[in-house]
Amino acid sequence: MAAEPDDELVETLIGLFREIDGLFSTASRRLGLTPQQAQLLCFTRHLRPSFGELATLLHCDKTNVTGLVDRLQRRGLLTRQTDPHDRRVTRVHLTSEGEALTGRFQQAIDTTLSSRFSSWPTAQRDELLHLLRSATSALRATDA
Amino acid sequence: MAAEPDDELVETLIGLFREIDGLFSTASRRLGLTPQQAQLLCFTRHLRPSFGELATLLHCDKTNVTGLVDRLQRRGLLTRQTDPHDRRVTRVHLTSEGEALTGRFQQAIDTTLSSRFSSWPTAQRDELLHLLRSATSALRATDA
DNA sequence: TATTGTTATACTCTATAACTATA
DNA sequence: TATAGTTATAGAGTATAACAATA
Repeated sequence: MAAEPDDELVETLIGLFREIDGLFSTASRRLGLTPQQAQLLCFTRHLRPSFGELATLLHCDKTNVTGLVDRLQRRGLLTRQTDPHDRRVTRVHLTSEGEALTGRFQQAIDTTLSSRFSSWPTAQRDELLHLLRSATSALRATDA
Repeated sequence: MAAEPDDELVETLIGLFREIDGLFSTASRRLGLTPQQAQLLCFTRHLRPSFGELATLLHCDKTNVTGLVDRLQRRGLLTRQTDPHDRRVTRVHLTSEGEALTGRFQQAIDTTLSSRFSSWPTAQRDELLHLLRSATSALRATDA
């Protein structure tokens, strides 16, 4: 019945996950987006990802990406462009409208986070940032 | 064009979120569960939550909980029980089969995390755990 | 032949509105 | 009157399998 050494870490990560999930859900809903749509837009902001790359980034099947892009394109937030180097691949570009909306989403998240951590001293925020970076790359290790 | 002080923190949190999301997706899929089902089961393991409590925990509408519970109950993983103190509320109990499956899910997550963090010295893990706890409660603050 | 994106299909998740039973 | 859960509905997310175009 004794707890494994990392049990607490697991539960804490799950709790953190749920909080961030709630954060993303409300922020996207306010902009008329689903969380998945908002995240696709974020990944497309400083990249011109292919459908396959988006599927990898979003941890979903490539067939989903078609539908996600369809709905965002229908709203004029992004466009499809065939890659000239390999005409099989299609790349996604944000329109200026999509760029603006994505910016508003990221700003909303940023503002909320800033207010949540406003009472934290700078040293502690830096410490958290450093550990989160390390933890994220540790998790990314091998996608077993 | 200058970055806000917390921009890096935001991006790092998003990255962490995506990694945990991928972790949960693959772990649940291997057990024939959706991530939402797996998380509902986890919340029910050491609680006997009502439908409203589950909706709050899962950050979703209460109408979703009905469907989620329906499908899990159909598979014999949990049961509904009317609360004797207030016959309007229904509480969810795991069956022994549901308990076992939930244990397998949590074990899978735990194992993966342990292997990902195996190279971390104990002191660093403790530091991470401590900061994650603080960060989670900071995020939970007011659900603006 | 292999890969990229698409379509068809089936199921799950999601929120809104209207409803029933209980308090 | 208010609250807990349900139902009906409509739309979105999800994976599998079969397909077209390109490499």
